Amino acid sequence: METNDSAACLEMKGVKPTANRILVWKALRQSAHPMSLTDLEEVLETMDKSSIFRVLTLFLEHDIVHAFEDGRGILNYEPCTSKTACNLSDAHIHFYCESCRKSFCLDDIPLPEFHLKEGFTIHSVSFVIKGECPQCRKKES
Amino acid sequence: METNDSAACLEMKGVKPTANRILVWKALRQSAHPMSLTDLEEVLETMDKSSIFRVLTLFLEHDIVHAFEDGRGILNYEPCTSKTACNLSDAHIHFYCESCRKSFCLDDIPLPEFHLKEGFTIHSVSFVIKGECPQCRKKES
DNA sequence: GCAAGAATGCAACCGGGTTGCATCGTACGC
DNA sequence: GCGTACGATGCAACCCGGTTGCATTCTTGC
Repeated sequence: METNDSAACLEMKGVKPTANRILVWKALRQSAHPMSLTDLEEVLETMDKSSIFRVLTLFLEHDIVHAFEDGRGILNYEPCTSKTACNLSDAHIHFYCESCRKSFCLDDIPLPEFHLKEGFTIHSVSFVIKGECPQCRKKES
Repeated sequence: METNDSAACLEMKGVKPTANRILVWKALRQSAHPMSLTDLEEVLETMDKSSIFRVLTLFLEHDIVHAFEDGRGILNYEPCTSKTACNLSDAHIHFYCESCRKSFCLDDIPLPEFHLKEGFTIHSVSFVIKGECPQCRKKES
């Protein structure tokens, strides 16, 4: 994941690859977990919160990342991949560890089936399971 | 739903039925939708936000109401009923209308099945479907 | 090299949620 | 009845994630 690759990747999605945007993109790619605005702020010390925010907003508009609320109502961002498709009927399951406060993208779990009453139009779906992740569980025992 | 009934109801759950607590309880019972702290603030003009907040917190502790995040990450409260059981494996599906910004408790829809990877402990589950409710949909067309 | 527009940093703001603290109300003992 | 002690309440201030206005700093095309 070199800078050149990142730049090319952003450009491909229709976004000018500025230094900051590449920083944000790399941070998201390199993280094992979806990141919140605050997480990114801590990692990208050189960047202002508002700049990160604007980059994320831009990325969202260009389907470069997608966002979801974690268990605390805080937005988390993660790069769009082939696995986590970013179309209108965008649907993910996420796991939020209440111990380490990290989110996990459970993209290998199929979205459960459900049926709505007549008349409801679905825009998006947000499934979050809260609990304790394997690592934290081990630590406690 | 007389005041006496409300008082008795609260007392049964181990909460002293003060005037304010009865007000909050009645407001929640009378509302067709789950209510946020702000919703309650607007309805209960005589009460301070912090008082409402503390009443809600107390109600949560006593399983009188339960709370969930709506589509915006804002907590919504609704009275516990036999339908929406308030046990540990508390699981609801909610619908959030992005047009009128109201939440709907879809307690007649069964919780979908899903299976987690080994090692994850589930504390609670939050399923929110965002979209447009029948009323808003009608208005638009 | 320069002007025009985009990107950025700073500071301030917003809104939901939360807390410290002083006051008020009430229930109980006397 | 009366005082006291404790819980409930209101007020104000704070926290934090998110958002915006504005001035400054790049870029980029010319």
